[in-house]
Amino acid sequence: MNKAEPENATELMLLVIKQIPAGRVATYGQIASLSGKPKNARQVGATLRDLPTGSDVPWHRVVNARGIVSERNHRPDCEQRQKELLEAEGIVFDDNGVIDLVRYRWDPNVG
DNA sequence: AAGTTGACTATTT
DNA sequence: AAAATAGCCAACT
Repeated sequence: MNKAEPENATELMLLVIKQIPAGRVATYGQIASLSGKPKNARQVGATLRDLPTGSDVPWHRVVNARGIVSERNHRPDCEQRQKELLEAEGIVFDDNGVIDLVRYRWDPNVG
């Protein structure tokens, strides 16, 4: 029997992230909540951190609750990379590098 | 087994 | 407004 639905929250997180449409962003807490673990926002980041290069997961569409690209202590170059990918999808950053979540946050109920 | 870490978030200074 | 504190919890040492 193959599993139609993942039991692990980690895999579920990845599936949720894959649902984010281009031109939209979601927060870590949002992904965690949609994965049934509203307190595991940090785990979302940990999962993305271990994501292999070339993954089909749109990791760049995940930002923190303030609408900015989270600083990562290890791959600082990825931060810039993330902004480029988002801008390529039409996401606009203001002068402070902040995304307007009211405008760009993904609403799973709408699509 | 017990302590540390961190791509988080909300609250308080 | 910006920085520090507190709460959280899976993964790692």
